[in-house]
Amino acid sequence: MGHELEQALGAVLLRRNRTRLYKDLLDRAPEGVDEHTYPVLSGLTRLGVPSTAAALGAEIGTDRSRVSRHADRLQRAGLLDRAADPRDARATLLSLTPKGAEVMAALRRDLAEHLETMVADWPEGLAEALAEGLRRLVDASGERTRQRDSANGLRDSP
Amino acid sequence: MGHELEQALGAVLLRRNRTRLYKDLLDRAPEGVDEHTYPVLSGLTRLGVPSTAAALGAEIGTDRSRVSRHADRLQRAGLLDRAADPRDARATLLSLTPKGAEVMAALRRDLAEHLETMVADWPEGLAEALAEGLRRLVDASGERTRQRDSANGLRDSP
DNA sequence: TATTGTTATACTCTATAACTATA
DNA sequence: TATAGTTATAGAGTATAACAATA
Repeated sequence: MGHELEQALGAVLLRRNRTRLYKDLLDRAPEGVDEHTYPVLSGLTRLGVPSTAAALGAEIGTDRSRVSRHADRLQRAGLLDRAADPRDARATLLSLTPKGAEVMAALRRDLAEHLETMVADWPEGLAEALAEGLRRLVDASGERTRQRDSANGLRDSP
Repeated sequence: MGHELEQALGAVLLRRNRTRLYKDLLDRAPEGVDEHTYPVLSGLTRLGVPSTAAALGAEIGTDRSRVSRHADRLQRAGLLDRAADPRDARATLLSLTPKGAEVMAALRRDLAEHLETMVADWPEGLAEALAEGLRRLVDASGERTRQRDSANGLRDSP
C-alpha cells in the first residue's frame, strides 16, 4: 500500500500535475496574483484576522521577508492592506481589502466547482474518502514536524 | 463536496505541507538531488528507458533547457549518464547510472515506508481510496489538458 | 526548413543579513 | 537585548532566444 500511495502522491505533487490543477485557475486570476502571492492571499483568508508578516509566514511556511515582498505586490494590486498594530507599534497588520476577499472567494469557488464537476461521476463515497485521506496526511505530517521542532526547541519557522 | 476537496487539496499543495511531506526525504538525499533535480531522476525512472531531454521534459512538465541544466548537476554527481543516440546524431540520451537507480530506489522505498507507517492505523480501505482518488484527479486533469492542447494544435510542451 | 542539445542573456525569486523602530 | 517589518545584497533558478549540428 505504501508503494501505491507513494506513486499516487508523487504524481499529484509533480510540478506538471500541480501546475495543471491550478493553472487554469491562476491564469484567470487578476494582476498581482500568481503561484507566489496566492499563498499569502489564501493564508490571510484562512487566518481570518489581520495578521503580522511573521504570523502569516508561519502559517504558509515562509519567512517574513518573503511575505513582506509579496504583500507589496498584492498591496499595489489593491488586494491587501497594511495597518499599524495598535497593540504593538513595531508590528504591521496585513489584511485583505474587500476586493482581495472577493478575488479569493471567486478563486476558491471556481476551484470548488471545477473539482465538483471532476468527481461528479466517481463511485459513491470516493471523493469524501479522498478529502478525508488528504486531511489526515497533512495533519500527520504537521504533527510529526511539530514534535521534531519542539524536541529541537524550535518554533514553526526557525 | 467540491468545497471540502478544494480545502483538502489546497492544504496538500500548499508549499508548507508539500515541503514537509518531502523534506525529510530530500534532506537525506545525496548531493545533486534536491527539489529541482528530483523530478528529472524520478521521470527517468518512470520512463524506464534512456530518453532525450525533450522527451523527459514533456514527461515532467518542463522544457529541454531546464532538463539539460539539471542533467548537468546529476551527471556531475554521478547519478546520470549521457550517451549519443545511435538513431539520431542530434539527440543525446539521458539515463540513470547504477548509482542513480540505486538512489532513486532508496528514496522511493523510504517514502513508501513512511507513508505505510502513516496510514497504518487508518480505517479499513481509506488509504486505498486516497490513492485511487489521487490517481483519478491526475488522470482527469491530464485528460482535460490534452484535450485543450490538441484543440489548440499544441503538443505537451508548447 | 525543422529539430536536436546546449548555452548566453536578462529577469525573478530567494535567503541572508543588515537596517530602523519599538518593546 | 530582543523583536517587529523592511530592504539591500548576492546567489540560484528560470524563460527566452540564440547557437551549431544534424535531419
